[in-house]
Amino acid sequence: MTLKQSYGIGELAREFDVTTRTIRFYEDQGLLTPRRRGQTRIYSPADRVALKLILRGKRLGFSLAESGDLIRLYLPTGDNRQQLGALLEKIDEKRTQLQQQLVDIQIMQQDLDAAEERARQALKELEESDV
Amino acid sequence: MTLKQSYGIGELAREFDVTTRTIRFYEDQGLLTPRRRGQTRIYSPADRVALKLILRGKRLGFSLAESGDLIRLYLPTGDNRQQLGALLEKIDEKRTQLQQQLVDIQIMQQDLDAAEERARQALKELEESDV
DNA sequence: AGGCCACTTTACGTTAACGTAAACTTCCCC
DNA sequence: GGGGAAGTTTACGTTAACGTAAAGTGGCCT
Repeated sequence: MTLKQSYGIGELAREFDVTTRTIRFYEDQGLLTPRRRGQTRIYSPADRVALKLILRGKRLGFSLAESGDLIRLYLPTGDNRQQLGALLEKIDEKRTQLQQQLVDIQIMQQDLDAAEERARQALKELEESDV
Repeated sequence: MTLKQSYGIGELAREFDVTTRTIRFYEDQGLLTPRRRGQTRIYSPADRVALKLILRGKRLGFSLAESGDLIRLYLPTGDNRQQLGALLEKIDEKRTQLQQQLVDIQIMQQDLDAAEERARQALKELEESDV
């Protein structure tokens, strides 16, 4: 077998370390669309991918609405030409945002390097002063 | 003159495109510590740097508390040895987090590339179909 | 049958990060 | 000296993203 076909809510919750409440909330927001077996939710691989996108987005400070955009970029639905144009624009927006975040991260890393250097220097001076 | 010595609240607000309410709120949270001329707040270059760190942090999804950590890493205060140890640990934490974000960004960029490719392909097929 | 999960719905509560409005001082300008 | 413009305090309001509690359903085990 190549990949699981469906997932339970608890299963996904455990895998991604979120609560079931969270997963149901995402559905409420229209980000997940599980089918039902009776009353119970059954999640498809596409739902799993969507959840992954949401959580990755969260780590980068994206709102759920923004992650919703990403999901719709990644998992296409019924599209016509105009929507495709808008799509390409959105893709470009996100790309710009990611570029800015890359720059932000690089600067922060440099800041951390500098901060560590100063901390190590301060430690060293402390040790030398009370031999 | 090399650099401005002090800034007004409106001045900073305009420069960084935030409201004065936001700036006062950050002070409330202990992230900024302007001095006063009479009742009016006067911001130092260090405050300006702190504000910059906060906003950069926001773009990366950091909470104000986390940005507060970063500020304390970058703008040291009265330190003793134990605090330096904790400092180095925190620096390492942040570094790990940034690494994860880098990976997240790279994956998202690939996702965007793939989404764009599919969108262009779909457009192309549409155009070819109604010549 | 009783009990224990895992699941469900409904609904009120909570926290972070500000927005917004009201009422006040200070300074500058004409 | 009247009126902006920019600053201040105080305080209540708002939105996003869930947490938490209550009460019920369905399966499975012994």
